[in-house]
This record gives sequence, C-alpha cells and structure tokens, in this order.
Amino acid sequence: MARPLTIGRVAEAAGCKVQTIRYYEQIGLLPPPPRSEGKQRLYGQADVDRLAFIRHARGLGFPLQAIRDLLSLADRPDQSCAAVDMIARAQLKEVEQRISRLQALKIELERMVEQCRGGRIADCRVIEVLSDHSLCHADRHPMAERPG
Amino acid sequence: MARPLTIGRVAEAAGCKVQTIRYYEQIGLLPPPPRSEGKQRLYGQADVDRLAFIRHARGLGFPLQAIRDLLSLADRPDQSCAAVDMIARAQLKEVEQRISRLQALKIELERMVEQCRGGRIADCRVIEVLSDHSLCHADRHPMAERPG
DNA sequence: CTAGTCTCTACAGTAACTAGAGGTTCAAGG
DNA sequence: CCTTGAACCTCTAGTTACTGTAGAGACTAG
Repeated sequence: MARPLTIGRVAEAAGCKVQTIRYYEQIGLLPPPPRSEGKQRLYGQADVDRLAFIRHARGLGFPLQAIRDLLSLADRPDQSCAAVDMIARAQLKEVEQRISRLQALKIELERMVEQCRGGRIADCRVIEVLSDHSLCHADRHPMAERPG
Repeated sequence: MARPLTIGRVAEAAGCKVQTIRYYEQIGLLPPPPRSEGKQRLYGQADVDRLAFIRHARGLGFPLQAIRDLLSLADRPDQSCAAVDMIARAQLKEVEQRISRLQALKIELERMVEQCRGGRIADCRVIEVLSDHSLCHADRHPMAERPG
C-alpha cells in the first residue's frame, strides 16, 4: 500500500478545502479515517476517489442527500441501477425547472431595465414596476429562486 | 385613517408568513411599527405596500441586500435612477449567468441519463461518469449551483 | 366568563459550507 | 537536539432567507 495521505494532500488531490472534508466526515458522507498517533487523519486512494465522486456530483448540482443515496447504491454493484437512474432524472428535471423559472425572471428583468430612460427616481420604471405588481407582465412570479 | 392591521392581516394581504414580517423587521427591512397596549404590532397601508415591494423584488430573485438598497433609493425620489438601474442590471446579469451554468449542467445530465440502459449498478454509466470525471464531456464544471 | 384564536419573544433548524480562535503535531534546518 | 513554521486538531459561529416550535400573554365571539 502507498503511504497514507494527510487531509491537506487529499484536499489538494480532490480540489476542495480541508474544512469541507472534515465537514463531509461529520455528516457521514466520508467514513472516519484512521488517525496517526498524534490524532491526525490518514487517508488512502479510496478516500480520494470517493471525494472526487462527491465533488463531481456536487458540480452537477446534486444535493448532498442525493449523493449520499448514490454512494450507498454504488456500494451495491449487483443491484439494478433503476434507483440511480431515478436520482439522475430527478436532478435533470430539477435543473430544467430552475432554467425555466430563471428564463421567466430574465424576461421580466429585461423589460424593467429596457424601460429605464435614466431620469429621476420618481419617474423610474424599475421602482414603479417593483412597487406595483400589476405593471408586471406575468400575473405572478413563481416564488423565488434563492438569490445569490 | 383606516384602522390599523394586525400582523396576521398584513401577512395575508402581502401573501407571506407572519414570521417573515417579523424577520424583515428584525433585519431592518421594515420599520418597527407602533404597538397596541398589549404590545401587538399595528400596521398601515404603507407597510403593506413596502412588503409588496419586497415580495415582488424577491420574486424576481433580488437578494435582500439589493432590496435594502432599492428601498432606500426609492425613498429619495429626486435623485438619479442610475443606481437603481445598476442594481437591476446586475440582477439581470446574475440571472443570465445562472441560466447558462444550468444549461451546461443540463446537457451533462442529459448525456448521463441517456446512456443508462437499465442494467446492474456495476455497469451503470451514471455511476461511472460520476466516478470518473474524464468521461465527462466538459473539462470542468463551474462550481455548483446551490442545489435544492 | 370562557374558549379559542392570535400574537408575543426567543431559540433551533434548514443547505452546504466557510472562517476563525486557540491549541497540538510534524518535518526540516541548524 | 532544538527550534521554527506549516499543517493539523477541535470547537464555535457566521452565511442566506427564512421556517418551525414552545410557552406565555392578548384579544374576540358567544
């Protein structure tokens, strides 16, 4: 066996922060690794792989709970992959829904911004539209996107 | 003056929860209203309007900090609306960026899901792609969307 | 007057981390 | 061998925008 990696090395290899690894351990997404005599965590290649899996899935927007499920399924290679497929499809659907919500918002925002001709706030269409929902094209917005 | 509204009435009128109103007051987005003798909050129409403004802006995905700025600008009707315009444009840009990130994710997810032919997990392309980033079309994902 | 509804404060929890304080361990250089 | 400094340890709190709960007090209809 190759000699064990410290948490910092693993973080570097997997492209995430040290704290994130400890966090994943805390919430049970990574198994608690063995420790050195001085209580430092010691990892192997399997841990790097697992972390890469998690990072990749996060990159695709899977929530940690879905990743937890995917990981436990990945540990049962003889079962049907229907459940895996379902999780992936659910994520795809989620992404599609978010896209269409955002596209509606985009149209609304574009309209608002276009109408601004750069005068005083008292005449500002942006403020006006925000103040009076009836000026808005859509009857109602789907309640928001987490903004950020 | 019309007689004052209780927090529950305001919540109903504005379409949000009672706690949300108290929360907005706590973070300074709504001014602290006068109270009844029994310490219950008493609101007027102006509060309902302000809340509607906030709700509408949230519906368009503006973060609370941006809304805070918009509200304080809305209180200065004689100033130029350039700042207002900037905030709205920034939000539009943000939304556009989120859409394009999500569209990239969508393509990746579609590819993954398409390749699944419903066998055993050991042969599952979804798991495989997640395990090995090099199987992925994109060189790298933009780091995620808050999933949910 | 009483029952039931509403409101009050204060705190905990959500997702997925991130940042910091204050203390230990380890590897390398002198 | 000793010291330095980076990397590590645990624990706590903060982020965003709320939501939910508990236990107590206020108000209203019958």
